[in-house]
Amino acid sequence: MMKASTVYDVAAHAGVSIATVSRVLRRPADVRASTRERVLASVQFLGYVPSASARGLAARRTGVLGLFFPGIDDEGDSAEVPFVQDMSVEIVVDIPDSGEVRPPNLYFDEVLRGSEREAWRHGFALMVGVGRGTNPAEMVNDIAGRVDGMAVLACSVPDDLLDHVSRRIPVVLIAGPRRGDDYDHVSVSNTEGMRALTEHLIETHRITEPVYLAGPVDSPDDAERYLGFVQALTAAGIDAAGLPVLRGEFSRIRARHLAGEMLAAGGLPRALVCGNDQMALGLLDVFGPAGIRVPEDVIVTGFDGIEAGRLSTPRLTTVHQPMADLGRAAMRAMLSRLQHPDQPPITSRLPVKVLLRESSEGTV
Amino acid sequence: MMKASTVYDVAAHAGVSIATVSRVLRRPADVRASTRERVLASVQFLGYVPSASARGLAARRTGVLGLFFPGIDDEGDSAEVPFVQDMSVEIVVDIPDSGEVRPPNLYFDEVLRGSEREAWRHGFALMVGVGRGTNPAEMVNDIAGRVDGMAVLACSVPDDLLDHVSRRIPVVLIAGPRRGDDYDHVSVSNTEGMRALTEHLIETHRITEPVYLAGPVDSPDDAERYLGFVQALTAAGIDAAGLPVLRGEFSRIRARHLAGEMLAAGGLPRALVCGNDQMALGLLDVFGPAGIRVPEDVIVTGFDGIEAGRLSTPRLTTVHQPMADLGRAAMRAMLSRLQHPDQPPITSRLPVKVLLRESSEGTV
DNA sequence: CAACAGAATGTAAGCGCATACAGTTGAGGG
DNA sequence: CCCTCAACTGTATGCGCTTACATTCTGTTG
Repeated sequence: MMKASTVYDVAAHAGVSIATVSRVLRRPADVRASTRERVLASVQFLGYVPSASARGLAARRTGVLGLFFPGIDDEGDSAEVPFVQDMSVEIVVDIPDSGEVRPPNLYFDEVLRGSEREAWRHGFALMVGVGRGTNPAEMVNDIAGRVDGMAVLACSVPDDLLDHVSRRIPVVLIAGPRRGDDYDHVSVSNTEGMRALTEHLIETHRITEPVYLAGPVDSPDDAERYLGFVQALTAAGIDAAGLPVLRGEFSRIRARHLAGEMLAAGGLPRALVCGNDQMALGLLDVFGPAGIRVPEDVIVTGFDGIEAGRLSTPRLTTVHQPMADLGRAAMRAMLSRLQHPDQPPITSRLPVKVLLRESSEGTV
Repeated sequence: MMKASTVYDVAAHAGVSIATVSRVLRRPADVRASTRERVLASVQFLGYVPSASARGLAARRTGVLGLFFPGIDDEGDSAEVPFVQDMSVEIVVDIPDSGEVRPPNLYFDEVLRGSEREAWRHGFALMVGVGRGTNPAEMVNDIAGRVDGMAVLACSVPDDLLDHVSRRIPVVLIAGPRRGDDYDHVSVSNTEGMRALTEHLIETHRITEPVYLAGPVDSPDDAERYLGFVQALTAAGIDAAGLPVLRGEFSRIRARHLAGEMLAAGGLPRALVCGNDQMALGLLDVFGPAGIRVPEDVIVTGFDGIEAGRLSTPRLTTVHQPMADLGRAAMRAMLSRLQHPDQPPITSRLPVKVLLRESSEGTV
């Protein structure tokens, strides 16, 4: 690998000045064709790759956008990867129901995918960071120093840190509630989606006393969804305050427990509206084997539109949120902000889609 | 956002030299506690975030590792994301079997997750790039200029480009065959895994004429797997050359067609060994509704260990490859190379796990 | 053939930081 | 009270590139 070559090396080899080398790479049209080709030949010959650090410093922009997500807390396996290991195979009999395997990460995957796509589409590279238990502050600060702007999942970064980095680069918040009024913000129509779904249950299926299976109390997304649930009920003249709310914590496991308790207690509501798909799937896990028919005995709905809900039996009625688009919209907002630093804060709410499937409709 | 503050601003505000500011951030122990606190207060006050470009230039290393993947070709929707859109909800009746939704990407997601984790664990940031139809060369070159080392999925980058960038930074190849002998390389035990699975079918289920459902002809992974298949047969005294091989192209759709054709032709083999899970699932898609019992009438196995294979009916026997570990191992190899530039090329083969489930065992 | 407008290229000044080295300070010993 | 040495801090340089500006060509026109 030797010492990497620089503009100086290329310039010397091609018999031009470093400015010309730079121009060949940045504004080819400004250089005579013959010169350009000579320089490019030298670039090729020397294996020259421009240093983004130097470019970033000189041009005062890095050409990189950042994306930060809070970590999955339980990702604690610091286990070492086997480093060099040959031809080993293990044969295991894999029993069903091994629990929930990496559940909510799909969300991150999708947002990341959309972000990556949109960033490169606009000529920016993407840097990603997933907060681990250890010091998200350091990571965020680190990323902030490397990028022209960064998107951050709501609630993943303390306010003061956010203020700090936002003095250097624009910050876009993804999902969750607006925080302050100074940040650009992209989110999905949680409330509207849940309201539409609930209205459907009320109007089409004559549900009058649905039970809501809620996420963590501090989840702003769940709060928005619950709001939509309440709005639909209220609009139909139903007193939402009188209906029980179960606390499922967005966990499939927890939902199974709750399902078990309900069965034990004997009383099942006509419809269970869940704050996310994982919990809805947890209910299905229990109802099926217990002989409870869905949707004949109880209607179950979710929220998110994850793949597993499309593969479950019965398939899960849910509200699909466009996760990849969330990422793309976040990048777009940042780019827009970079171009027009003084425009008013952007608020982008993406549309959701209610997917009616067998867990509420019977057959579709 | 004003103009971002620099070391100079902080130094002036704290009444010290820029060297001291730098030390406070990089080697706090070298600075008297009282001075340190004063500087940190100024950092806080001014909202100072160090420029990674400047640091990278001065320190001659970026502290970033890169990961490049080939694009999903069909990802051609350049559609614009709705940018600002309020409260829109669409209600759709979602019919089953909407085809295959983003199939092979799980692989990328997992590798990325592992890479991200391992990079940060060692104090490096991660930059990701997914090649689009447009000019992967530019992307790779761009990334190469921004990082201290990069990992690349096999076959995603032309040889000459790889040579070019590897003159500047270490490059690690992920999966596929070794290319040349100069690059570090991490992969999984494709051959050994498939061999172990096939041996199991032969020994436990007395399969003597399994049919292999192959991937694309130019897939090195599939070639390795097929090799394992052949090895097991040969070891058992079976002439693999005499057995038919179907070309499923790693596609679920294509596998369905093939399944249809087999049914139409009347003859179903006792066991179908597939080069990946997607194809195996494609077979199940057809066999179930057609009244073919799996595994009683025909055994079906896959390869990869994707989530969908755990949710199918029957659940799919497969060979699980540790995708996240692949990413982690790639990062590890790079870090090792950065520390010891002159060590011999690393070759790391990760272990796989044969998962016996209902599609071959009946009940487990 | 001279004069001149562009086009092409060169010159030079930073961009913000790390760090070798030089200089300063303070504590302890003589 | 001075000297020594270690701990601490400041000075100065350069990392590799972009870019405003100066300079040199080139081809045209009078």
